Amino acid sequence: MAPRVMTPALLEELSERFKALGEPARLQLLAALRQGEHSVSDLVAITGLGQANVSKHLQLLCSAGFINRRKEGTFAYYALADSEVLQWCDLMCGRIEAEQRERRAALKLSRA
Amino acid sequence: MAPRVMTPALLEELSERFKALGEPARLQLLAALRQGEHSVSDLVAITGLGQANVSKHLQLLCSAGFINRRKEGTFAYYALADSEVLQWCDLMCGRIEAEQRERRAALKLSRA
DNA sequence: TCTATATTCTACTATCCAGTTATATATGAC
DNA sequence: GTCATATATAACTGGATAGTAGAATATAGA
Repeated sequence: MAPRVMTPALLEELSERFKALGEPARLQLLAALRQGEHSVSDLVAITGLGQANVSKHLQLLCSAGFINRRKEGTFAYYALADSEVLQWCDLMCGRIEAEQRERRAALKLSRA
Repeated sequence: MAPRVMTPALLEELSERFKALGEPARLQLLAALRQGEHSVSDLVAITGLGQANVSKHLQLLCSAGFINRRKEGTFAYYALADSEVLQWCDLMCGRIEAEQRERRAALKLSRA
């Protein structure tokens, strides 16, 4: 956000990126790519999602700049563009765990 | 994501947080709160969004843990829970700008 | 008390999108 | 060329949600 002007266009671009991460299926795909490059059919097998569905999600992640595509024969291999997005997921998971700890602590206090 | 098991429940929680950021109106509200605490009607004036709409978005951001609520008289004051979320927006804006630079550079090369 | 104001809640509409199915495209093997 | 496989695309459906309008709630002040 920063010392920068948030134009409607920038807000739209920004929200589009976060929206790309706001879907369990896409996070699952990113998690699968943590270990490295995978073909679409690999990812279908790993995630258990439908093939067309996976293909659509991968395209969305690709256009959001989180993953890259490499074509080889009839196969399409996708890989993380960089590790930044995984770091965000880790940080966000940390927030979630912290909140759960707080909730548990509050619960104990109220019972004491 | 991390060396952690991504259970369906965690994926759901995680996506919910990112989804909360995947909406221009909510990013606008967060940007407005960068300067500090604001009442609902302040935020309505700043953003130009409808009052009920702002109220709903604030509640969503609150339950996602990004902002806190303080009641005083008939007013409700909202403030950022911490600065982490703004840092993410900054980082994400950085990615967007980098991609735009790349696109422009690629365009120039293709014309040369 | 009554009135005005700030906020939240409820009900509704329109839009968006995840998931599915079926089809199309592309590449390699024969 | 035909056939099989991998991926992408198109069309459709159901469910979620942004936005709005109006009612309900709560608080402060006269």
